[in-house]
This record gives sequence, structure tokens and C-alpha cells, in this order.
Amino acid sequence: MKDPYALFADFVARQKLKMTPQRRQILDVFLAEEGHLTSEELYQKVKTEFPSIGQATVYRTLKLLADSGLAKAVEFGDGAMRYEILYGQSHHDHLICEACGVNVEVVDPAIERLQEEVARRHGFALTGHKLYLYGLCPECRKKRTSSL
Amino acid sequence: MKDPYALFADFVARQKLKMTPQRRQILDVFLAEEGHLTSEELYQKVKTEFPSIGQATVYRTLKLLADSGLAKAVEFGDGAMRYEILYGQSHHDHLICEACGVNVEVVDPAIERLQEEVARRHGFALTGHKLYLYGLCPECRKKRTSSL
DNA sequence: CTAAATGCAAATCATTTGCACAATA
DNA sequence: TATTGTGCAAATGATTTGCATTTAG
Repeated sequence: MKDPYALFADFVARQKLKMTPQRRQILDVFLAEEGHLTSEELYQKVKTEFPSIGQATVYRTLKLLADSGLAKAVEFGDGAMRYEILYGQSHHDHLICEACGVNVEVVDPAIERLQEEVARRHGFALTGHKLYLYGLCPECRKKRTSSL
Repeated sequence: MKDPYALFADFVARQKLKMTPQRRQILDVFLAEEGHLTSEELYQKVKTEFPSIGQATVYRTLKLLADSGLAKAVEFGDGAMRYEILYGQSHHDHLICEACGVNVEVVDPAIERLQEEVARRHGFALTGHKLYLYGLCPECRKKRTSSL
């Protein structure tokens, strides 16, 4: 399995685009990060290593990464679009704590299967889905209970 | 079961808010509409009956409706927030055609149950969820096939 | 009469775009 | 050298907010 750089380089070449230092830098930082980054967050981090970079370039590159299949856009409900690494990651959904915001990545094969079935039942060809579960994480449940 | 007006009136009174003609009018139009309205769309419709209304009032009222439990916010992925009637409606998720945009409301009790279970497995108390299924509706599948 | 609501316009916030200039293939 | 990319600033689009004025309770 090729490394992400090679994947992206291939993609860029195939689309007759160009590989630039800013794209390399953005990809670098993006891969080094764990969470689900906002374009703004990524921009801040990249700027420390590459001060001349502009926000627009980050926005544009994030879109490119998503197109290339390396990144995936997820919306958590705060105003901003977030991107997570898709490369080498298996599919997952999100379980989000409404109190503290922690995010757990979850999967349930049975749910996945049932989604396919629901779509089929309506004659749809399923191409993707978004599932966000909202609740209270163990810690926040404790806090809430004790404060009542 | 009380009618939506009474429900909203109660809510407004309970919160020590006031019932105004514009709120009545907005609720009227909102209830008369089927689909998943944008604040802008609702504003346009309301304006024909109540020309002096301002967009801000519609935004504010839509939030109120959501707080009261009469409306529910849903995000379809186009930039704008949409609201659907919650009153008297059973819970459902959305199956959206990526080609033509049609939206089918779907439910699958098994999926609902499994979501609860996934949350429990992680120690979360589930408070809600959002499930959007994306695909191609029967019509668009046909078109796509024939055009290839 | 007093707290809340309205309309308007200006302010935000995230994201996009136009453009002159710079850099890659 | 022909494109494509970049940075910047201005443009956008959805939503919010400040404020002076009206209005419901």
C-alpha cells in the first residue's frame, strides 16, 4: 500500500495539477494531526512552519485532499466544516458528547447493513451516509448526576 | 392532543415571552408548508401576507419554534439550515438523492435500536441522532444508466 | 408601564472568488 | 513557456446582533 504522499502525488499528476511546497506542507500537517480539523485550525498550524501561506490555499487544498480520497469532510454541527484523514482508516460514524464535545468514532456493521437495506427498499442506490449520535459521555453523565 | 397553536402559546407563556402577530403568521405559514423550509424560503412566503416582516424575525422565530419542540432543524448539506415540523410527526431519518435532491423520510426501528446499543456500549446516554442516507433515487438511476 | 419583540442595517463567520504575480511541469 | 497555484483582499451567503422604536401582557 502506497504512502499518502505518493497517493496524493499520483492524484495530482493524474489531474494535471501541480505539486507545490504549500500543498506538501499542508498535507504534512494534516497527516500529523489526529482529530477533525477545521480549515482555520489547519491554517494556524501550517502558518507556523510556512508563514506566507494564505487561508484560501488551505481551503483549496483541503478540497483537493477530499477529492483525492485522502480526506473526508464531516460536519459536527458547530458552524465549520471539519476534515478527517480517510487514508488507511476504516469507515466509522461519530458519537458526540453534547456537554464536553468529545468525539468517539464508532462502527456497527449491523447498522451499515440495515442502511443498505432501507435504501434498497426505496429503490435507491446508496452511495454514502452520515450518522451522528449525540449524547452524554460517561464523565459528563457523572457530573450531571452529582450536580442535581 | 393540543393543537400546535396552543402548544406554542403555552410555550411562549411559560417562557414569559409574548405572542405577536408576526409569530402567529410565521407559525401559520410554517404549519401550512410540507417540506423542509429554509429561513429565507419561509421569509419569502410570510412576506406576501405580512409585508413589513423582517428576516431577523423569521430567524428568531424559527429558533423559538425549535426550542418549543414544534420544529426541528435539519441540515441537508446545501449551505442553509432547514426546519421541518416535529409536531405530531413520528421520528424519521432522511434518504436524499444526490442527483435530483428528492428527499424521502425513512424509519427503521432496528437501526434505532442498534444506535441505542452502540451508545450504551460506549457508556453514553443517547439523546439524539442524525442519519442521512445519500444515493440515487429510482428515476435518477434510470437516467444515469441510459445516458451511459 | 415594563420587559420583550420588531425591523433595519451593520456586523459576523465560514467560505469563495477575482486578479496580478509567482512557480511548476 | 503555458498552465496552474498562490496570496491578498474583496465578495458572498447565511445567520446574528445592536439599537431605536413599537407593542404585548
